[in-house]
Amino acid sequence: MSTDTGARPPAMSDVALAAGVSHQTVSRVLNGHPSVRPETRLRVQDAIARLGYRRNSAARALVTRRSDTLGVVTPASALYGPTSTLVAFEEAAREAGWYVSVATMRRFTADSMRAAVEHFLDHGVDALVVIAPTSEVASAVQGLDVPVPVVLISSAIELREREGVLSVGVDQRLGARLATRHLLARGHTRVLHVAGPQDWFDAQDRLAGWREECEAAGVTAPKPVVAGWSADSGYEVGRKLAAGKLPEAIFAANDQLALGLEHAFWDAGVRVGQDVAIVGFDDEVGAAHYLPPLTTVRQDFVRLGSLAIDVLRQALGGLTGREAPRLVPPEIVVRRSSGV
Amino acid sequence: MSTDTGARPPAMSDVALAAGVSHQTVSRVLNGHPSVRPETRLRVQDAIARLGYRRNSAARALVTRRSDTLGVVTPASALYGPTSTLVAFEEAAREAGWYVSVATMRRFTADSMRAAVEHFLDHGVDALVVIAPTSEVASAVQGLDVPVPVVLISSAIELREREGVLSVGVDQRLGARLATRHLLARGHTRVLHVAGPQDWFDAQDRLAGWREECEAAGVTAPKPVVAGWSADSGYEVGRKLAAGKLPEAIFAANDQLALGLEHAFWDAGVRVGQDVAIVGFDDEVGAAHYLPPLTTVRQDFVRLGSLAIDVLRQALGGLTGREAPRLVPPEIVVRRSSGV
DNA sequence: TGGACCTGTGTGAGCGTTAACATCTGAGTG
DNA sequence: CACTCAGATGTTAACGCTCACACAGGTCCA
Repeated sequence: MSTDTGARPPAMSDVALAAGVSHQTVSRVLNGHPSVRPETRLRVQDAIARLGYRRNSAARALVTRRSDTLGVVTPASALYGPTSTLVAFEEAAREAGWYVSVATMRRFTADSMRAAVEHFLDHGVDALVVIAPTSEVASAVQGLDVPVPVVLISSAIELREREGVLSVGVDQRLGARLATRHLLARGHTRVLHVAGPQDWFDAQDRLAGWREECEAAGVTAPKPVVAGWSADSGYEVGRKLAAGKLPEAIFAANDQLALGLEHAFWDAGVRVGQDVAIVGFDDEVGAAHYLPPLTTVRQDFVRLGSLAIDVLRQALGGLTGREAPRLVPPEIVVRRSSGV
Repeated sequence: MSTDTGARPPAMSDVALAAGVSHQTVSRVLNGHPSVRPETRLRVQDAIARLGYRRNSAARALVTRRSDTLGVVTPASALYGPTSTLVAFEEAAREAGWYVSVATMRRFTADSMRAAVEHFLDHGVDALVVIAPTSEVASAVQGLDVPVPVVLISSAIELREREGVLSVGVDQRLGARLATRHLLARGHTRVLHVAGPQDWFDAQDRLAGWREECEAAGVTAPKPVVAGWSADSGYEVGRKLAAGKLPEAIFAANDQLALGLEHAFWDAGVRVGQDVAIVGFDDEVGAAHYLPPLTTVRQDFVRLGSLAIDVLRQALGGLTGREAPRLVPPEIVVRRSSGV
């Protein structure tokens, strides 16, 4: 030990030696154990600082089988929703003392999912978090039998129903209702919905919310147009709409679709906000500067992140029973695209 | 051992027992050691599969002091650049057999940086990757003395110069030159630059590239307008420009700025693409549907990610000498905003 | 035919931590 | 004043793996 000249980082025993106590006492100090004399504690802390000691987390994980790390599985896309969710969640996790390990997935196949999960389990994560926007995930998560809690971040209607699956999400349905309500309140009696890809939970929920609100208002919901998420897709839909009978009002499943619609209408000489009202969903960066600025629905990802952590804490505290899903309410942001 | 009924996961010794070999032989099989008889290897692999054995990575990390994990420090923003970089890098890392642990930072102070780095070192990451868009990082990274390689993902002119700092990035300067060249080639002799915040390397480099290209073409670069990154900021600049003498051509430091400019000009009745040409930077999702569709510069983040991994591999292979920075060339995407 | 040298395998000692138990001290109680 | 009991500390044994070494048996060449 005396011959080691700085080669390996100091271990607990080195601290113990320097402080004139046993390594166990050092451990107690580190873990905040109550029965350590204040004076001893001080001596140990001093030695720790002096030696620049840092606890070896591998050794710790080996014996405790915990790692203070959460595994996050998320789709490999730079799309607004998943990305914002990831960033917000990481922030919340870190604040709660967890570290986050990420696995992005190009596709949520059962295989790739299993691989990611196994990796995380190998590395002893305390829990798994799945950012689960599509129904592909449903099957992938379903087969999962893991010894740690799993939290879904997703609006996932279907999964919500299943017992034992923890989940949090933004209330997409409510958001869609707010959007639709806004248009109806402006006097439009026919609100068309340009829907997102129906294997996405968000898209399903927004469609459902729109329909609900129409029914609640006593108007018949026209047949929705199902599209993708992209502005390209919205543009294409817009062209067709402009060529035929123009709807008075459109609720687009996301801002990109709305952007594409605006583009198509512009090309066709249709004035958005006057000839047709449009509401989007997401309040993406820049939506305030679309032409015209887009009325849309904003989701609170920060709150979503901390909600996920709350649920996780509960699950790890042992309360794993069937949890009610927790939903964050979104809010509408009114701009010119829905009428002046 | 016989009394353990599934309580703890199988260990290497369990596999050894089941296969009738020593734990060391199991280890050899796992690590692909050559001198194991094929028959023995098969027997071991069979036992592994049968027991559902999975190697405990904490124990492994304890003795090897490696964890097959990379630590990524990244700004906590949903901005296009950092986000795309993160996603692309994770993908590349995973493909190369590494796992990625993430720490987002709201601000790159020396303190928060140190905390993140310490955490990663605690957890035995093999290397550190810093997505370093601002010069705040410069100081934060500077003081860093870590026992593992550090790779900067950044265009960071200044850092590039320093020896021993590994870095990769997109060639922002080239991108700016391409954008400026495009405008000059269209006959504009005065290209205004609406610059991004100058504590961002990308903004600095784009400014520098623009200036270089102007000089190379023998035109005088007008005084640049320094703004933020946001569309709001672009809008504000646009209003002022529209109120005064309108420039013929504008190179905006990113697409959001360009979007804001388009908005302001629209409000003022200035026709973008005719009265004024605009080029952006990023090719954000949706840029093809701005009004008018935006000519812009696209960055290849996928290539950036794999480049970072390449550099990392080299550094870990021991070749830590002063590395030339590696730059990914961007490309220009021409649309209507720069003239029909 | 003997030793030098490979190949395949086993043995034992850590790695740095926590958990369980053992020990020692001094204060409080009847 | 012996007796219990809580508080403070030390001792020992895992945790599951890799590494360094030992060792058996075979091959090869002098």
